[in-house]
Amino acid sequence: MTEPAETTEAGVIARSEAISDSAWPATSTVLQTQSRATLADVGRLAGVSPKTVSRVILGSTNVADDTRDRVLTAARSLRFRPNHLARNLRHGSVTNIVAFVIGDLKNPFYFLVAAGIERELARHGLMMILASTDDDPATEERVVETLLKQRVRALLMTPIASDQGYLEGERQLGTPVVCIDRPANNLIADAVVLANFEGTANAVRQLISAGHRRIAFVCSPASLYTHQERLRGYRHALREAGITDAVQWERLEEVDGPSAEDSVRDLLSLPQPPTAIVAGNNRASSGVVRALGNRFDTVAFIGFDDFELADAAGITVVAYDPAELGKQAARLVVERLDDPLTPPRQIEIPTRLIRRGSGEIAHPASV
Amino acid sequence: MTEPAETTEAGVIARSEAISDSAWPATSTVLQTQSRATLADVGRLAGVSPKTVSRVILGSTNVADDTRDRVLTAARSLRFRPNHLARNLRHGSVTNIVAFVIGDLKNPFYFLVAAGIERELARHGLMMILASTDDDPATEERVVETLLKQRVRALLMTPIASDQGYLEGERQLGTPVVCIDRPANNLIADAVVLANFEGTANAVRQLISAGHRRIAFVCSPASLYTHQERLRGYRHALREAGITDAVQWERLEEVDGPSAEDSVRDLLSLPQPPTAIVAGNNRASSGVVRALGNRFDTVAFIGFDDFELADAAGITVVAYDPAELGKQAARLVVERLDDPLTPPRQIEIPTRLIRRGSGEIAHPASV
DNA sequence: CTGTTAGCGCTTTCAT
DNA sequence: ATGAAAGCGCTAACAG
Repeated sequence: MTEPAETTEAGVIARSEAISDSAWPATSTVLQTQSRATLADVGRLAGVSPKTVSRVILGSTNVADDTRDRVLTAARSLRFRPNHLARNLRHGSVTNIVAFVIGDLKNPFYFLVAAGIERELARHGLMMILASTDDDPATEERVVETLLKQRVRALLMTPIASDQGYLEGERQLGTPVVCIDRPANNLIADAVVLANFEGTANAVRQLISAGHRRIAFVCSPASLYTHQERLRGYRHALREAGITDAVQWERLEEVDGPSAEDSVRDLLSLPQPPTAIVAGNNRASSGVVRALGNRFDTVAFIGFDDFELADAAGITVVAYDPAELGKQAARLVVERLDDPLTPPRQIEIPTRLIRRGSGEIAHPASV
Repeated sequence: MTEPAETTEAGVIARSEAISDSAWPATSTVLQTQSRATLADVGRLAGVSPKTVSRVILGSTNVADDTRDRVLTAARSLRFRPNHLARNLRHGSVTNIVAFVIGDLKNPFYFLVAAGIERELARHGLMMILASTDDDPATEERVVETLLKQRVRALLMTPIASDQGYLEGERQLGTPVVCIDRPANNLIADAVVLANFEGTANAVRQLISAGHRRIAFVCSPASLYTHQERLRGYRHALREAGITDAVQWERLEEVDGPSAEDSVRDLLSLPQPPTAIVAGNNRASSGVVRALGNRFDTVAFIGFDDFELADAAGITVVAYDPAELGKQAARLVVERLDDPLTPPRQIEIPTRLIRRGSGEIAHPASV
């Protein structure tokens, strides 16, 4: 064994091209202190064939008690650990890992969803990998491809790119794809989404019933499916109440645009400032809270997404159970693994308005 | 498979599952393999040996241009995807996956750490798996074992069980183990921890300099290493100032004990209530904020861990960069993979006091 | 109850 | 520049 040639980082990276890995471990090969024991090693020590060891490890009943004991002792002394790669290879190259591709590790929303997923998957002996796209559409395909190369059993994702068509081939090869929070584009896939439309519509209806008519909507980034839906709900409820001049109070920020905080300051300095605000997501809610500052008790506010301490601050929100989102998605994965043929399904998770005060502040003129 | 059938959308969906080649540009040479294409399949189609396909996929230069083209075309048409399980098996059964075992998916702290880890690992072509123990010591070994069976390249963890000795064998087999937030017990392992002691000590010193002497400490659960250290820092700073009767204001809750919120209510109803409070972690901070309610402007408060909207609420905190914790831990993993023999190292991440008002409220008597 | 044979998909000799 | 053979560690399928 002569040594796998100096592998500088540049060298390794330069060599990987074509279909192969875009990213291959740049760290040089590890010298193992002690090589790992195999079934054969254990068998040799215990004086039995590898297959018998396999039987013991797998818990087969067709093994004599004393044989089993000898094997187990040998296995322990050699620190034997079954090689799941080999096992899975033999079984047809599927792991029991389900990947969950999220947008941003810093958004607590995804964690709560992940918790729901993990719990449900665990019930079926599946394990979850988490990977993030950093909310970058260009990163999505690369991350997903890397995961698929690992032969994950299924793919859960919150799509961020404008096209998931690149997954069609993989789906037809039998890898379930389930989208979370927003549906896929150009791809037939199961999905779990929120009742976004109803959520904001109900929020706006609440504000209208408190006497408001100048109701603003703030969200960022606006291009996402969820925000489009929430915007639709907002507009629908306004139209429903005969309010047609609300466009001036819509603040739909793109990623690089002004923050929600700035938008709210801007809104409040208008000659006809809104008397109530609806935030499109938790990030926007933070911005609204910051911007309102001491006007917090006079401007009505309802946020989409619950968040830490919203209860203590008395903030009315459109809430839902993120863990339930994850649980349902995981359920779809399991069902799809069982039966790849049923037509794709879309599940909608309900939202509910939690009244804590900020959304019940009455319009000044109507008090 | 006789008729192409009419194509309502639903029709296509239902049928494309059953007849997988209907959606593909049907070059009649396509193998109707139910399963995935292998190197041999691609080679057969391209008229070369599996080894040549392998060379092309790996980006070897020793392949004629036209051969390469034929192979790549064949690979694409068969949706070939290299099987990393087999590749890794041949290479010695190591994946390029690093597992990160966290306590609780619902605690945003771990996400921020995970973001730091993922970014650093990605630079070295390594991928992160996240799995949680649900803060249950009994679950830890089971989760870790499952991950090790997947032959992860390295293990990052926030230990929760009282003993990680079960990992000693694995470590000797060459799997790096790096602990985050708290060191391992009965196991030689690298670790990245916070400057917990200095953190609370400085918080207490700040409160003392604002005139306080009745300073409470609230945390939960108390048994964790981090909280022990933070408690030590709290006590040290008090002793330093000659305050020796503070034990009555320590509230060290266990998991099943009263919540931080209840503890604070209890404290405030004492005949000699504390005039300042230090919270041991972000969960305790939430409880303190809730419990203080309208007394928020009169009782001084400093939290350990920054949290969303703490800035808007004017809450002074002992802060640090969770992503930096993760980054350093990932760095240790990579270094340890390169050189398994250097003695274990412990890195300490500094904390800093962010003054936002709540920690600068002066003692009533000293105004 | 236990062993032998074969092969999962890939890559490493070693040929040609 | 390309191929044949062997084997990574494991487990079905059959012996015995």
